[in-house]
Amino acid sequence: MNSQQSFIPKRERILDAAEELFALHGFDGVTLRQIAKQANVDVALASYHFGKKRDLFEATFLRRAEILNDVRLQALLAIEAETTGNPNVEQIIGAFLRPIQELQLRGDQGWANYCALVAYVNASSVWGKEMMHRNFDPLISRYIEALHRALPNATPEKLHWCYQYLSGALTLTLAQTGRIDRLSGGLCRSTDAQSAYDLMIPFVTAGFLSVCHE
Amino acid sequence: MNSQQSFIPKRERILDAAEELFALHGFDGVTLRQIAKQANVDVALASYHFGKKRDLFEATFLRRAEILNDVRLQALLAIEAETTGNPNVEQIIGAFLRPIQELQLRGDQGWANYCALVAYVNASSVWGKEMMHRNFDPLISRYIEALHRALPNATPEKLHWCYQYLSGALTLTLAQTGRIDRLSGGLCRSTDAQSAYDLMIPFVTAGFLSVCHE
DNA sequence: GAATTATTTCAACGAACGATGAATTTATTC
DNA sequence: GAATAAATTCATCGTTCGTTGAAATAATTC
Repeated sequence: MNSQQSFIPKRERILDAAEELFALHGFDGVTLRQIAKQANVDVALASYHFGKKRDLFEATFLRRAEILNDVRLQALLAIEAETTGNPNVEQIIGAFLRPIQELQLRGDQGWANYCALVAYVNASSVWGKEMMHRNFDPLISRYIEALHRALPNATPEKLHWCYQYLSGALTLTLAQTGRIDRLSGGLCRSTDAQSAYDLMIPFVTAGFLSVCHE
Repeated sequence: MNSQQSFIPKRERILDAAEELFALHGFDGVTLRQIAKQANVDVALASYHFGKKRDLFEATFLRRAEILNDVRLQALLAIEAETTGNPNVEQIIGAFLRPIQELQLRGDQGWANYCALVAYVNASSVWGKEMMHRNFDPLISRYIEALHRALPNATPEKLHWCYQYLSGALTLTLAQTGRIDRLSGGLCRSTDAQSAYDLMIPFVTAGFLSVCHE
């Protein structure tokens, strides 16, 4: 091959296809044959590289989790460094959400699919909570601690409930299901990450302040 | 039979089983045989009563949708009747959420399963938005109009985005996935509808006011 | 209470599923 | 460039899936 850059090895193509299809239809709504077909490889290759179907799903979830955690951690450390004393609520919420907004604004379909996949796992009842816990809760706990420093009078219970509302609002936005397009009659678009996060940040910030002000 | 009250016909038992299992595992994560087994009926009976698997799913979704719409409509009409002029944001949000809180506080497992089913459909990418649109959007539009009267300076775009954040927060609460239990180390419980909605109402109200205040 | 209709079970179909071992091709090592 | 290892394909296994037609049972009608 003459171009190293544009060649995507089959192992990665399987992950890309799995990412998109799992995000769209869920774990049980996708067959290994559909994934293989979309990736233009044989069915058996998925098993060769990843083992069981469940293992392929976890590998897909893991691939970008570390990157996502990292940009979010850097965002938190950045506002903590550039602020004398503790960052305020809006700064912390912004640090939490802006990295995701930037990923979606980039227009990278892979990241868009991954965001929808995270939304699916977060909303999943059975084994979703364990995957979220293992991969994201350590970082989330750091954010909640930061919020606690910004809202010292808040109880941990209130903080966790408020985070759940934030998480829910974020999840529906990540999923980009097209619901808001339909409800608003085309006025708003699920894919409009600019508006979605520009409005979500003040919305959530006001919610935290209102519930936890004292 | 001596007690008409406690006898549940097989058709209803199928819907009950489908409700619970579809909510837990999604449309593709459940087989008709699992549903039939849980309902203690033969597999073929589900097809006899409801036709295709997809039709059974829609019947399950439809069964309680009308009731839910009705209590929510009555709640909106009630606050509009007992308020001179327009109800404020908190009253409207309360009317939207309190009926669901009451359903969950009742401890009825059937309604709990149905709430989780609605959460699943709302988060579902492919055909979820059409089901939500057909069954719930007419009522939701009435609520958004009421919010517009309470926030006359808000743009429709902002109102719809704020509703999406509300919808996301609500969806995650309806699903009762146990995520908050895990994240908070047992401090909060997904099933605690009292706290969930008592805090969600001021949180969301403050969000609307902050984004749409002018 | 016979006839008719509605409900429920039984048995089975073809299709698609995840998975695996053997064969084949490609890449790497020495 | 032969030997070895990795990657990929092929063929196929046993299982389970949704669905259906026929048979059996229960309920309703007249």
